[in-house]
Amino acid sequence: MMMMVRKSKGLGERHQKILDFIASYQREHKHPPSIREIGEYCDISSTSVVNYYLDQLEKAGLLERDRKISRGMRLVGNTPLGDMLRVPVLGVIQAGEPIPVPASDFSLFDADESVEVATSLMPAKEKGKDLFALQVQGDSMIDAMINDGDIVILKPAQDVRNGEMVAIWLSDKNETTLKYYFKEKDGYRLQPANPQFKPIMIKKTEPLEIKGKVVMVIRKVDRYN
Amino acid sequence: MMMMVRKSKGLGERHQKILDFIASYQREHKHPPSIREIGEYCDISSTSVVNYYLDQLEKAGLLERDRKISRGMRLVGNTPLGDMLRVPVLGVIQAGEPIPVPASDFSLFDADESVEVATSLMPAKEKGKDLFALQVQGDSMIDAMINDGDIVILKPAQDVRNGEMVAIWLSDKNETTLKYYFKEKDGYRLQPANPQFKPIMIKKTEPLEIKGKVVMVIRKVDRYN
DNA sequence: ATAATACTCGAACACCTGTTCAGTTGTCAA
DNA sequence: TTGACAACTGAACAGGTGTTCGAGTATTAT
Repeated sequence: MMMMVRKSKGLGERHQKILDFIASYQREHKHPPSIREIGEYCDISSTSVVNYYLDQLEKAGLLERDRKISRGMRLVGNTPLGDMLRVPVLGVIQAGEPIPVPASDFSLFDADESVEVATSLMPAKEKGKDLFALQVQGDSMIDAMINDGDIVILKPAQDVRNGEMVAIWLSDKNETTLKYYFKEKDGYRLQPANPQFKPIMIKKTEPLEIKGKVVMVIRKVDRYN
Repeated sequence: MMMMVRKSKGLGERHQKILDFIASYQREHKHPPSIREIGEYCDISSTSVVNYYLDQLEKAGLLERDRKISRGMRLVGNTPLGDMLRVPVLGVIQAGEPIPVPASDFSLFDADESVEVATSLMPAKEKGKDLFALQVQGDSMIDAMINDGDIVILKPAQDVRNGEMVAIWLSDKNETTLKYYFKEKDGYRLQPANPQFKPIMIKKTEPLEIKGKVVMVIRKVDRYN
């Protein structure tokens, strides 16, 4: 007797496993898997069952299919297609407002917008999935060489080291800012990216919330004003 | 034994046509064409001949093939795979040096380096193939909000309109600079991106070479030096 | 219990596709 | 000319692949 688990709403475990497999297979082989390969990995003995699930995923809008064409399927939505990384834009960053940071279980499914970045542009191995992006609003980040409208890609701050650019919320000044971070013996030195600006010294006693680490800045230059 | 190699010259017209077809087919269908589809488009009546050319393209390193797998081919090198655009980095841009501009027949095959940009990030319809990129060296572009190490993506200048950011070579000042361009009645006004800097006025008589139009700026934030 | 629904199986089928092979043609060198 | 070789043809073949169908099994609602 087999134990079969049914879940009538949303995606089941099996749907997710198939989705994950397609994504990882695509990354490794540069092309989608066949129905039989999916079945083998997901312990589905019949091709018709895989087809059954694929149909559901297609109806759910998570998959596109070119029927009749071998391996003619592709993920939609959060696809890290090829060597691209889809980074969710969680909101805006501006002087007078706190920075929106990702919830612990955040997924990019419900992000309003997202930017796609080639992994080849990513410094180091920041290719983790926990990256998020914010759009800069206002001219308050000019000392960080960041303009109105720029998109900053951030990584949740954990181990911030000296010399890294971080997004900081200074609660007493009610200000959000991007600065290079240096820990010194009596506090922190926040160094603007533009050397024409002076660094800000923060005493150890003052509040300082590091929200994220800046990984990349993208500026679409369109028109002045 | 003398073995004369005939026709050792690179790609023939047919190779190029096949390459182009694969690229356009991939863009349209989201998956590579089959051998027979290539043959049909390129007026090759036999699948074996397509296979014949595909082998050559593979040997030339322009194509990767997963034999035995249906449509298991992918372009390498300048691939606009998926929604990515490969932009060649032609050199560096710095204050004391002229800007390297693409030759009329420039191809990205011989570019030392290149950056990949998602087309979804491209403003307007600058998705033309004539884009090129330069790496900024030095701090001389600080008034344009561009830092040392930044990558600027440019489009060859043809129809520069007011308010667009352009790369300019001021031959009398022996200086390269990036400014917003405004044509005025007695000359040109070059406006820095950073409003804290004053605009530069250029008389009509002074030499002014517009080398390109800035489309995008990418900054990989690593460490503060 | 009964029916309805969700899920699974295995097999057969027809098509698509890459491969292979025996020949043909045209060009160029010796 | 002769030989070598690249370009090309047409056909056949073998395997991969999506599809379909009939049947069976589990879960839930009534």
